[in-house]
Amino acid sequence: MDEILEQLNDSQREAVVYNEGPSLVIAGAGSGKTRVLTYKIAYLLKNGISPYNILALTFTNKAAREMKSRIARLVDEDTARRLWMGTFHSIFSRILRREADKFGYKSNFTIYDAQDSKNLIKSIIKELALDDKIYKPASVQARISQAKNAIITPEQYLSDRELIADDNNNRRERTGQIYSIYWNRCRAAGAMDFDDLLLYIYLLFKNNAEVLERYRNQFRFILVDEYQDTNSVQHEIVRQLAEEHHRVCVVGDDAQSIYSFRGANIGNILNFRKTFPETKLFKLERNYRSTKTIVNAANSLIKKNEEQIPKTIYSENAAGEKIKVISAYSDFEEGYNVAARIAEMRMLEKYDYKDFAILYRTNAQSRIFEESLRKINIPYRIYGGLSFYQRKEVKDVVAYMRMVVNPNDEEAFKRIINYPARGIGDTTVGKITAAATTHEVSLWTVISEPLKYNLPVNAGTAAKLKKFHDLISRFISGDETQNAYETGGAIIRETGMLTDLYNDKTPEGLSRVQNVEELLNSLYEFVSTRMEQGIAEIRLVDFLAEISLLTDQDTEKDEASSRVTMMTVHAAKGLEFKNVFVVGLEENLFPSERSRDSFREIEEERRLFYVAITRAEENVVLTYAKNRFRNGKSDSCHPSRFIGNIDPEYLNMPNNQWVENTPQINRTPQPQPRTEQYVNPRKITQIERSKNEVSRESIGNLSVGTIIIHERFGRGKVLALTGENENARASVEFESFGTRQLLLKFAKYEVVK
DNA sequence: GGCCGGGGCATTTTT
DNA sequence: TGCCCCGGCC
Repeated sequence: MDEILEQLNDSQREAVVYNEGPSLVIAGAGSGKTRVLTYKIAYLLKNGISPYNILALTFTNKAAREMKSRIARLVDEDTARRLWMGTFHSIFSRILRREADKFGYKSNFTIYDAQDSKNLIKSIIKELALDDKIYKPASVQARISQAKNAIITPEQYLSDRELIADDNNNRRERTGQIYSIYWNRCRAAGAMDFDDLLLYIYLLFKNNAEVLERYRNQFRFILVDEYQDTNSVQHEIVRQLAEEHHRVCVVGDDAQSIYSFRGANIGNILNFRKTFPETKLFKLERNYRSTKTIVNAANSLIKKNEEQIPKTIYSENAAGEKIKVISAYSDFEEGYNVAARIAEMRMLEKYDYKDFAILYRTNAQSRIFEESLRKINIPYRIYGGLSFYQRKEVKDVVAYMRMVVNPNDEEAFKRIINYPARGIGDTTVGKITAAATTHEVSLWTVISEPLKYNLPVNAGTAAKLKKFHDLISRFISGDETQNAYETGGAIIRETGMLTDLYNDKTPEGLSRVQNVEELLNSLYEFVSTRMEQGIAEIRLVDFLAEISLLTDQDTEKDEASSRVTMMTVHAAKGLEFKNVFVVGLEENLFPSERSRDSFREIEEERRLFYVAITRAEENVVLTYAKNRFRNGKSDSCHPSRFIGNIDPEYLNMPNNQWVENTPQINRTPQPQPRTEQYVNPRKITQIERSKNEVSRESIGNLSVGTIIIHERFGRGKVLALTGENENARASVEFESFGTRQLLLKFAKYEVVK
């Protein structure tokens, strides 16, 4: 016991040993939050609390997995395994499967991912003959999700004046109806979306006193990680479970709340003490990760936010370097600067590539850095993009599995009814859907008994449907005797998917085959580990239950390999790197344009920036460009207000600072329309060939020796001038890009002197 | 059923 | 600019 407590600092220890009532642990960035959580659980276990009585909720599988293995090291493997520790969604789906009959579901329910639910919403909008320009599936989906996160059922939605008024104002008066249909369709399909996993738990506890009582008795200690990211339902569920014994410990950092757009409610953590008035507050204020400079800079930044729990984060590490701010003339040059700086730091200070991260506000920014890094052969890895389970070929196979486990699954049905092609087109599917809606049954039920449901199809189509029905039925009965891996194999062989994929010899086709193989491999691994554990029945339903809650974050990346990491700031939360480049620090990008008019959203953007800076252990570099190519055109931009939010004593501003203050310099003689001002280098070379070679001392405001700043190439010196009027050209030697020919008609530059 | 091209569009996304 | 979605066409 003592050895556990010895490894903690005073404030960590205080938080760990207090378990008699509600507690709120405010854990600053890098302050050992995970340590407190894991040690607290280990402490409880060593005090004789059964793992069965501890509920520990996280947001990511990764976090749960890491904590589990750390606890296993502190206590033992077996005890750690028996903890009720996992994501909100996975723990709750486990309970929901167990209690499914209490709310009219079966324990084999499928989980719709975001794409599934969007597709279903899309079809409902279509079926209602609504205009999908007005009822944009994504917006409707967001609206439904918000409702569920705020504990509003369709019934409540339809009688909520405020929501109705809101929808009416937006000319989307039928949103409530869509929600209601969506709700019922999910039920008919035996499917739940991610939000349902929370909402149904809440409803289950609310409507079944004896069930709630059972879980209250079981979960005698409740711990929640990242509390600043919880939404209203999650908060209410915690309240439901902890209401009697109040042994609940929530851990988080209000300064790192960056997911409000997904329903996270920062009020949950700010006002936790209102929910549980006798809450003890613990603050972990010592940052172990970063230099003093970084911590102080981050403090000075976050001080500008009004809504927060007061705290003083400090570091006992070295002072470290100032935060370097690098200004660039273009996004293009920004990319060059970052790549060059990484190469330089690696050479001079013996850093490894994996010690660097480039963090940006939007995924679209990644491309330019990819190019600049590739140009000088710096290996990199981009996080984000399509995850394994979102790839078409993987989703196809999974859809068959879903049909086997739950043939009522509407989205799986629609996905595979005609894949591989079997001549069942949209018209037929439309008829099936219509019949299903009329009779309030699933699509599968309709094709099981087409005559009973008056399905208006000709004999040929009916035969095709029967063949499909037989195929799935065969898998279903096979699944009763086989293990999951055998069923999986049967699916890819007997549907013809494997042949279909093998026939494609393109590189993409090859990678599709590999992905399907990888899926089968993971199924094999799933089955064999369970067999080793002596579990006799390993069913597909268990495999699906597991993978439907996995994400990209969970597919292992070889973190050992040395590469520069690129990702959005959101994706970087919880990670740390020696050196962090936060790029694109411009108004309307970071903070994003959309948050411009909202105080709350600006504060969230500032927290996002805070998260970015506090990822760094040793160095932070901030960059911005004065011109950026965005949405097909070049825009001039201003440095982000957030740079100015940092106390200047921690900043190392660019030595060409004066550039920002120079009001306006001579533009190109005749300003061109924006689209024409952007000239790609290839075009320039073509123009070059049709030249006349008259050398000149000066043209317009340019002379040999003039220093200019070009929109994309940056600072440079005019070496020679030739031609006249339309053909006037300058040969310019740029500091970063060597000598370039500019056709003055198009070139966008400013004269410095 | 698959391919092509025009039009619209364009944050962040732990589950 | 570049991607995605849809509709039209073979």
